[in-house]
Amino acid sequence: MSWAQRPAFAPFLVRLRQSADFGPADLAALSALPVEVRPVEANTTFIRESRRGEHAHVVLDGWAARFKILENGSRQVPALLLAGDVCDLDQLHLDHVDCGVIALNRCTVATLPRDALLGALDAHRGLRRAIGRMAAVENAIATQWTVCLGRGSARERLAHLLCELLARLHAVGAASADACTFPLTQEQMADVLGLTSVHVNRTLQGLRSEGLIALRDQRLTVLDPRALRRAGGFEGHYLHIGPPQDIGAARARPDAGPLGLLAEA
Amino acid sequence: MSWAQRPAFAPFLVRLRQSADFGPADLAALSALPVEVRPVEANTTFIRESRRGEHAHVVLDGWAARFKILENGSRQVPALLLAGDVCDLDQLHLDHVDCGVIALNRCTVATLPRDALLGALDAHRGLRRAIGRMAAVENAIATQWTVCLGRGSARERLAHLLCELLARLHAVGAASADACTFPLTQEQMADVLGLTSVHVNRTLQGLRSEGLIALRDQRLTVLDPRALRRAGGFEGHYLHIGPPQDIGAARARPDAGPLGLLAEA
DNA sequence: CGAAGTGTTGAAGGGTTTCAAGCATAGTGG
DNA sequence: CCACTATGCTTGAAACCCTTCAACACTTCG
Repeated sequence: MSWAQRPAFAPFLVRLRQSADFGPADLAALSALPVEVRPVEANTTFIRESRRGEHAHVVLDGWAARFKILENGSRQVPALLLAGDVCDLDQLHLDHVDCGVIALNRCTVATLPRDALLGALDAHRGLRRAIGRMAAVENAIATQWTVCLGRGSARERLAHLLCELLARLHAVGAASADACTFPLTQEQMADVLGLTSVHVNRTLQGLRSEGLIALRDQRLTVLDPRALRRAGGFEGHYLHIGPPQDIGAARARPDAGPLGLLAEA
Repeated sequence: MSWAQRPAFAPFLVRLRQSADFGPADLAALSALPVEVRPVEANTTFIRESRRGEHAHVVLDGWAARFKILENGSRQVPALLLAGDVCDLDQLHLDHVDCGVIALNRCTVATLPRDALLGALDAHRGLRRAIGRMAAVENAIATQWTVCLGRGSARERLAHLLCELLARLHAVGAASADACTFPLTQEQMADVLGLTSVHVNRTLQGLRSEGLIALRDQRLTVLDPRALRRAGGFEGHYLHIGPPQDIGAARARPDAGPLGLLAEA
């Protein structure tokens, strides 16, 4: 069955279709691959570090995180993986990787045989372009995180992160314009932001008390988008979110993007 | 003329040959591209941000840096580009980028027409694999930098950076095992490490006074490799430097890598 | 009920920044 | 040859952001 008819694949297809080269033949080639879809429980490390994988993994639903653990026991999360994200694009080209991937809440993950995917990429230019574009966007996000970590205060990093996550979720139809599920614990946020969980707590309270956000029971609501964007120095064009996609059976979306966050692009 | 006969291209070929799939046909395809080689003066921004480039740029000699400037005027360098590095791999797939690239000293840069390169990539699987591998390695380096910025002290970040740069230079035959040219000013190091130049100065003096390194007149010498590696928590496998390559007419190199830094892999 | 995980708060300490000043070197033009 | 300037390196003192350590509240779950 074509992936276009399977709602679970919608976020991934939205991402692929952001490439103008991705056409029906590419979709058919993808649909022909032997894919497995399986649930992954929260707090499960489903890709271990330094083992060359036989499969490529795509997050279809839920949140996952790439992570690296240092000698002293501290952790750093260099990437958060949301619906539509491929977990191990780099493993296609490298023998080993030094990041694991852990599910942060209950996820749905699709697995594709590595070699079959590589074969499809070799055979289909549009698919290649689309995946290449996804890798490039991932790179752009990583670059932005580097900038935030290097030059941002705790408040700036946190505000920026919230803006980015909401924009990414909204772009694939996994969130409304101003709210989303938010499964991260404060400690996990700390591992993303290069902070301690204590300081994340205090910084969050700052944003809350100023009326920028509401965050409780795993749900984030942005109350003052403009102010939050300003607090984080967020400009969303690095996410390379194209014009609104037709997401499955979703209604047409006339809005300019989440929070108008991308309006300045 | 085949690039294999042009010494200036040696570092780039070393990188490409780290992919097992890169063969003679791929080399020939590359050599057939209309390439221009030109010098770039120090402190010249030769790739501007947010302009879609018509060309891909390869650093053949010298040092360059990707950079991003924030509203408040501070700068962050998310990547240093050394001999053999491609400056704008992501621009192949994206319409615009938000990083500029500046030459840190006098560089030699090769420019390739974007579309011609894309065409060659489409036509030659081995070339595609080799470039894909380079992009993946670049990603791995960016991930490591994120970890350093997020969880490392100034001393750890600095020591790690020095280890990495020497390893990368040595891998392409651009440095001996324990010393290299080092054109970065302390302010530029600060922009890489997410610190102030003042603190870079003090941290450098720490490493110097403990006998780990010597750094003056744009030349870095590592005096105590083991200690420097330990200070930075450096383990070089993320650089994915393969077995010693035959670098042009260079002699066989029986050593295990710079400083034995990769010995533990 | 006890245990584990998460969120919250307070106080003390430290790593880094900020601001300021001084020194050295190289290049420039009179 | 000598101001003069620009750039980069060095040093000191104060201020600040964030960490560390500790304790406690709340919820969930076996």
